Amino acid sequence: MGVDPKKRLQNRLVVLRAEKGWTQKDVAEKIGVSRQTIISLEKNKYTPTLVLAFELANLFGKDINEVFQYTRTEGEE
Amino acid sequence: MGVDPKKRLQNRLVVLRAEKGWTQKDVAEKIGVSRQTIISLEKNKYTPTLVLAFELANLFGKDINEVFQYTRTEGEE
DNA sequence: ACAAAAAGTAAAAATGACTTTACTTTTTGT
DNA sequence: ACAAAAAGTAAAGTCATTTTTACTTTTTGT
Repeated sequence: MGVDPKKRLQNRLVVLRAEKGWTQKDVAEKIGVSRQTIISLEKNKYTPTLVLAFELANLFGKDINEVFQYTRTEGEE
Repeated sequence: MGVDPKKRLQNRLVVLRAEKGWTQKDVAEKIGVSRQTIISLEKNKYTPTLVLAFELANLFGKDINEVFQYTRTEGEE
């Protein structure tokens, strides 16, 4: 679907986690995923599922749009 | 992750599509996924990726929260 | 400087999202 | 009632997400 979702999907996970003073391990345990998943998401290695995205937003007390920003590319529909 | 994401994630895809008067095929083609994917999402068979969720929200001109509702279950963190 | 904790890297395995194909059932329009 | 379009089902296959394990590098605190 489309061209390289990674470049179109950005997230503020590193900043939000820093604000809370949490480690990657903390975040992983709090939402029940592996530490690898958090690392990979922070480094924007792949697109999370919507459920995981919601869980992260909830954890940080933010709306999903404040955590993830999706930029549409032109020339698509 | 957690217990049965399907029951916690709801969506209004059928309604939104009806409002537009579009077929499943229409939606599938507009965002570039298979018709099966639309069918499965409408029937809540699985969780979409965040990118697909954003694409659907964009297509219907809605915020992602207006399309998908995630209900947290109690007793989790 | 040292130890411990945190972050990063890598790769194989498991799971889940999504595709493709083909066929059945329901709905819609005339 | 009939034909055509739309919706639904199912199963096998592909590809991306997520896990697990193990090890290396960087950061933090004393």
